Amino acid sequence: MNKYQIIHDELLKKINDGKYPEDAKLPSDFALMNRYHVARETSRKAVAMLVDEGYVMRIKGRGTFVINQNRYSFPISHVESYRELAARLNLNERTQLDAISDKDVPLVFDYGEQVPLPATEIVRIRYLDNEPVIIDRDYVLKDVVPEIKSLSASLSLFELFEQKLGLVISYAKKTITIETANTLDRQLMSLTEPMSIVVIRSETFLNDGRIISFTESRHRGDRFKSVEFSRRH
Amino acid sequence: MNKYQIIHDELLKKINDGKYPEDAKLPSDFALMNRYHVARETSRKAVAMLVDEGYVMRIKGRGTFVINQNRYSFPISHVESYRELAARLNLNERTQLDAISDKDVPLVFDYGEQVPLPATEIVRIRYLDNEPVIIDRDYVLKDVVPEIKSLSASLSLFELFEQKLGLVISYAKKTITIETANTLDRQLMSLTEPMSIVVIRSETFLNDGRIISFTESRHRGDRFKSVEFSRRH
DNA sequence: CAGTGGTCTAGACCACTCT
DNA sequence: GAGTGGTCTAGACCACTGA
Repeated sequence: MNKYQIIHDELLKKINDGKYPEDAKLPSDFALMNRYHVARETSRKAVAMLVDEGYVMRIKGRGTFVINQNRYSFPISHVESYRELAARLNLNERTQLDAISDKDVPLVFDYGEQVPLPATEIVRIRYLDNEPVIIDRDYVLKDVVPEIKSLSASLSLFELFEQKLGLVISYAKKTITIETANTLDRQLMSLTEPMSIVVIRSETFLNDGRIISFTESRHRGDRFKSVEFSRRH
Repeated sequence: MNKYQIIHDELLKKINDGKYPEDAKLPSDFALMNRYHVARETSRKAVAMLVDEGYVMRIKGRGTFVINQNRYSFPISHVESYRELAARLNLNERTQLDAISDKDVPLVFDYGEQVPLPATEIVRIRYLDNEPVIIDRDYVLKDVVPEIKSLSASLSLFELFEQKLGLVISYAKKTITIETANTLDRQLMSLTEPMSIVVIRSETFLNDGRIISFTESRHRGDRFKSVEFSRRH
């Protein structure tokens, strides 16, 4: 584990535990240097991560302060799996595996070449508080992962990629649009009335630049909420 | 201007101009050190910004590479004004100032205290290609900006804050939900049918920690698209 | 093996804030 | 003036990649 990562994690834990509550002042660069016996740039890197993540803000001449925290909703801007999300929010969550089959990546994903991309399609329905609210369709490219067993698909795909296969996920590109619920949506989510669906389509990339999967995540519009933290550029 | 900012801007310009096209390799840390006569950490900081912004990816032992770029849609995760967006996308854009008046911040914004917050309400309608697609309601706190003249409100609020008033915007917190178009939406956007509206509510903070404004931005659901770049944490 | 990015050090000078 | 964060330097060692 890197030094700056350790410092970051310890500070973040204290923020989440309320030891640094809202508006509290974090230790200064020099205080962190002494406490952890590191160079100043190392302690600054740890704090810079917290700034990036929206936990604290730094004010020149004054100090580093904890930002008012209520980021309890579905985050769009992070690559985060459903299981990680549910664990973080302490929600009663359940995932039902609907189907696994071989299927090319659909053309709604606007990947460059117009050649069919062989993939494994995994359809899952996500329940929060026993209500079906999300339909996930993952297309895992056969090029990268030739076969997926049914057992592991009921767990997290990210867990499979990272822990079992040793692949490292680097980033994703997501597109968010609004669509009207189609017949399949209504059926899978038990909808009786017309409903807007928030559609999040993403391509996930490995750290060597290869695409590993395309994902379509369809959220009930009336259950969807996202909270974002954004910095001024 | 900082050295790392200069290097960042020059690299970004070359990416946007196509001098570093997709998958192209950027100069290495050491090449940038020599070209700009800076220390390695300085050149690395410039590239780190490009990584943060999703323009490039770094692979250990290989190099730094330009990522496939098609981020041409409405960005949620940046604090970016409508004018900046339209300019970047080269869209035919027009803004119509609907009203300026004194009004407390509505309670839909979930700010802590339940005391009324006096503000200036600015209602603007945004046209893209001569079609009304966005309704913006800004509530600028009287505490920070006591008075807003009608003239400046037809321009960008951010321009007013930063250039005329010398205020520095630091970050924003945005909430995204889906609602059904209300009567006022239908009227202002000339909608005849029921329509989903993407509602983005944000609080904008200054670099001294004060809130300067609350904003509600209502987008036609069928014209809304957002492309996000997200890193794995 | 040389080249690359990742981490880390021990300094330095500056601008800003608060007392 | 003391304390803080912002920038910058000139090194160092490491892990990984590709020829």
